[in-house]
Amino acid sequence: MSDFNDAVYRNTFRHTSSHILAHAVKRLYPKTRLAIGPAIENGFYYDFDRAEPFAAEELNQIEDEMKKIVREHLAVERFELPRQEARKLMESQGEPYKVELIDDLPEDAIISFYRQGEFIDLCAGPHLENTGEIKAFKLTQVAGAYWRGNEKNKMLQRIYGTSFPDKQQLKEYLDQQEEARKRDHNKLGRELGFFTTVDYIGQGLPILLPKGARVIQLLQRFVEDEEERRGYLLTKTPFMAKSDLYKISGHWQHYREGMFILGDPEKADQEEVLALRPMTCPFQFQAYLTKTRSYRDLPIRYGETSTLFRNEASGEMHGLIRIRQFTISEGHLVCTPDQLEQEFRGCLDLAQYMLETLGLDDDVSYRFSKWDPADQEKFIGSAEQWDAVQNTMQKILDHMGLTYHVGIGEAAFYGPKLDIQIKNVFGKEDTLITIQIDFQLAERFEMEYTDKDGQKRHPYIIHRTSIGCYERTLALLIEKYAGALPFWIAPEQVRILPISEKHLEAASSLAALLRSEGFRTEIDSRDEKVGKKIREAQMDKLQYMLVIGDQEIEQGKIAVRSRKDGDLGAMPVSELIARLRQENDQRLH
RNA sequence: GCCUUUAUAGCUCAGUCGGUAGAGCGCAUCCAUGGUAAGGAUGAGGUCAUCGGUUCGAUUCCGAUUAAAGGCUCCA
Repeated sequence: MSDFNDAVYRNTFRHTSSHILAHAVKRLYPKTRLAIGPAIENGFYYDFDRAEPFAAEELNQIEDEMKKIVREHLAVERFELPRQEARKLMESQGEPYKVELIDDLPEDAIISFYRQGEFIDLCAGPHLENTGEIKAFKLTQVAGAYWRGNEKNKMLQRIYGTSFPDKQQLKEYLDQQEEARKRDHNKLGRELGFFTTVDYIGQGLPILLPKGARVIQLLQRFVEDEEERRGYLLTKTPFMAKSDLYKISGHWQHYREGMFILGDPEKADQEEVLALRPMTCPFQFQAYLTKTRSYRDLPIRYGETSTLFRNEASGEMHGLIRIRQFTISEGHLVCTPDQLEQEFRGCLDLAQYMLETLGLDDDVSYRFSKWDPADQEKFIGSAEQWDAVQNTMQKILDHMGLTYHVGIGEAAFYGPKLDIQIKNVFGKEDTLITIQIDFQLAERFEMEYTDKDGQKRHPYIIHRTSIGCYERTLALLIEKYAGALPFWIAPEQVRILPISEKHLEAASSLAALLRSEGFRTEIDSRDEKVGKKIREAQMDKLQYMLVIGDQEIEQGKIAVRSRKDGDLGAMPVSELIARLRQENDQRLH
């Protein structure tokens, strides 16, 4: 039962670790109040309420105190109390958060405590039997966290840590985290010159540098071409609209905080109020509304490479993952109820094809995002409507045999979603791709088609993206490939390294030839030793390095070195081009 | 938006217990040299994020602002 690979044992281990943390904090700072302290995926945390922030040095002191508690080999004992006595115990210890937890427990709940030495904590358990079992641990960071995860509540201080049965495993974990940091797109993407930020431009507004912009252009061409093959019609719609549009769509009522508004909404009767678009839907719908539609016209698939603006709260921006202006492969499919399943499948097939092509297909999970009936603020439509469309979507997902988990309250305000989730290099999950079924906006915008029986009906609308937003996708690609992007999408595919300055001319004509063949080629023209040039090309994560000197010029060949296969020796230029061409065509990584 | 931390040269970072700054890498020039992980010399580059306060004097201390990192909340 003490197998650390076993999730139950591991969580018990980490949970006991968090009690040791709380115990140490109470010994050092008795006035600190305790909130909660669970095990999490890679460790544990404990939330504390204390007037002063925990400084870095204090973290070291707490760790030292924890070591003492471990060395004391304290037995961890469970006991239960009736509600009133439990309250009294926690009140006597000055723990108002624990009292609140007890009050919120269901009437028939067993109220249990765990005691180690002089420390007692309200806790459902389970726990290890002795503090001495926690052989290796480390406190990793301090962060703020709202009591009970609600932003209206007090901000507590959360101390994160991790623990292992031995020092070796702890070291391996910390080393692994260190490696992950090296892949972090927010670090590597800046180092490699994909993007940068400027403080006087503002948060969440990255500058895509030539390399980043090139990758996004390549992705965009790929997406637009593939969508054209699949029957999509391209639109180009405005970046902003009058508030009137958003009032029809519901964004004005349900998404206003997320929008950049131009003009003063208070004076809407006197002056124009515009807003930058947070989504493309209401714009693209106008294309549908240009004429009357027959059931014979459906399905209609609209696609657009669409730049969106969302006024994210200031603390939410992160690298290229969460930004205020981004460009997404957006699209809306208008269809009859009969066509819904097939069109939905088509969207998923396209998304999966994209993921496969980028090599991200193994890293994703699927989430069926439903509404939260309790949240009237966020969603439009009746319970009956939601139930009906969620059932429809569930049937489609089940027909497809897709494995998914359910996210309550994660739906868009107008309908349920299938979200394709991906984890970044640190294990944090974000939505990469989303496919949504909308049963409400067609009615709001009076979108109709004439059915076989001559009746006007509202169509279903699928809101979907095929590759997600390009900035986020770029970020995930950088992390997935540690900056060494697959050849077909690499911003610099080939670098030519002349042995000395007198070979620059030969290098230039080779570069011109390769560029005319469509390969993204650069020359390292510095007067440096070739060993150094190769080293730097490797640091820049290049796939192909070509060395050119007297030998090559004499033999009419070129020395080729690839990231994947190492030194390939000298080959004729025609052979090199054939090789590069072949690799370029292998989009499926 | 909230909590914590941070901001010195293009990059990574020192430093001044308050007297306006330095290293390595990079860059430029010169010398040397063509061959697979760092040849040598010289030089240019900084309103020490911005604004304000304290002070004879602030890059340093204090405050505000802006931006960055990690969380929380929220979301593609």
